[in-house]
Amino acid sequence: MITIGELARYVGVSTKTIRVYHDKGLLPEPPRDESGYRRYSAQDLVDLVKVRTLAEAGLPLATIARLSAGSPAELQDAASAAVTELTARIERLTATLSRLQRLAAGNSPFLPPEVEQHLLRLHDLGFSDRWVALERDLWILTFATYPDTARRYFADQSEAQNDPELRRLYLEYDHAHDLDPADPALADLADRIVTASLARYPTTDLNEPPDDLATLPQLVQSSINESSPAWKRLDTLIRHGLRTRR
Amino acid sequence: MITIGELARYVGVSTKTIRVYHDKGLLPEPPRDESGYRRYSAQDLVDLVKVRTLAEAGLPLATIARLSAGSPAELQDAASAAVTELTARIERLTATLSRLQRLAAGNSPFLPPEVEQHLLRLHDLGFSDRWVALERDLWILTFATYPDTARRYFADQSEAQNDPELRRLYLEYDHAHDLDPADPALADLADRIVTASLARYPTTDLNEPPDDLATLPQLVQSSINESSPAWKRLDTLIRHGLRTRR
DNA sequence: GTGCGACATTGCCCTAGGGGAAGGGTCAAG
DNA sequence: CTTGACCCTTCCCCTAGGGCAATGTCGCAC
Repeated sequence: MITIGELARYVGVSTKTIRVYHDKGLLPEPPRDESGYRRYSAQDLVDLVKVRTLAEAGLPLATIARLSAGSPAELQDAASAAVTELTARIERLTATLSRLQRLAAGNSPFLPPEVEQHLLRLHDLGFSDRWVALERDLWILTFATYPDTARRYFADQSEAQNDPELRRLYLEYDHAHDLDPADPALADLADRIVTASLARYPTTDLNEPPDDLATLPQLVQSSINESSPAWKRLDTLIRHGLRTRR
Repeated sequence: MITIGELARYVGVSTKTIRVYHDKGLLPEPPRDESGYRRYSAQDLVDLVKVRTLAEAGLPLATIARLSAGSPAELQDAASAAVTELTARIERLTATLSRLQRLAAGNSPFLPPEVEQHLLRLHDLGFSDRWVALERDLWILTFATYPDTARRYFADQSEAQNDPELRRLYLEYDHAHDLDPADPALADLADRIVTASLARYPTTDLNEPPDDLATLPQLVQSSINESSPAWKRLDTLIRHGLRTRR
């Protein structure tokens, strides 16, 4: 016949928790000794562990109370439902853990290392910090929302960087940031970009993202455009060129 | 420039959550558009995912607020601390999961199957329901508190059941339940049990449990003793015999 | 332009699962 | 016979949001 404190230590909860469970009807109040102390039996320990197991699995205490009063069959059903839910929760936590580890290592919590690599290389190739930051944003958004699709896109994009012709075009895009929006060089650049784009993506295949993903480039593009009237103009010219020449 | 709802969907939280984070200073309030709606950038998404990663890892929001304002080094430290803690939590949840699975299967949430086996066999060997129930309680307590030690003890005990001599003694113990406490058969039985015990455990090795565990048999023994004056007498006689004859 | 459904705003109250302190009694050891 | 470690109840507090109300706004259909 153990006291509340001993029971609590055995099960690994606080005495307060046990009293709360009594109040909420999750556990029967045990008999008291002469001085009014609660005295628990081994069966109470069994019951408490059962309740804790369900509570740790995330079931609301009210549900557990209903279950303890109900039939064992109901409890089994609820338990199997909780099993699948808890399994999912553990998986989510594992994903959180890996993000957390990247955070602890000082990295951004979602970009895979190869993307960070790619961004570093951009810098070395002469792209401006601004450009790298924007591309970074784009990848973050993409990976945060559709990791699988993102991986495909990234493979394509990082391969594109190996084509010196394309690379030069991207660099020109980058450096056009401070041009006058009316500069005729913009129209020329847009024209060459459209040509290269159509050569690389003859069909609409990889170029047109699925609907869900379509808003992401838009989002990033809009923040790009806001930072420079020249880029905004360039974007307009390119879109127009792609529409009319496809 | 996305709205709060879009941001929420990207990250997988409710809009309410985002507003709460603004209120608590976890995230800066973004600029508003003409109609007063909040408008978020990609950077806000990055920040939000960072916050959520820490929050899902179990850090209090107040801590996260401090961290976001502090240096990256502090954040990294906190993140690595959180990594170890989250790892532990996942382990605990995995243990909970296995208990939950046993619960879903209709079994007691802590006894390993071989112990259940053992208890069933006891019944077949002629032990009373009362005895089996008591022994069950003992194992439950032991496994609930010190699973590793419990496994060692159980291996020893279940092996003891294979010795027909010992088995007969345990059976006699069981059946002594309803004897008169003054019955001389009790003294005789106690004597034979002491002899067998000393033969099986010549040193104090396995017989004396570690301090932590010592209270458990006591707990069970006390409930045993309460159920029968004869058993209580037997317990006293055995303890005395072990003390004097060792 | 009128209506409609989906979205946004603030504000206020509600809840779960306890934590912690107040104010008091009890028990065992030195 | 005091001291430290328990126990008792009651009360208020906290976190991390959820829910609801009252109101304003978007974009699309008619």
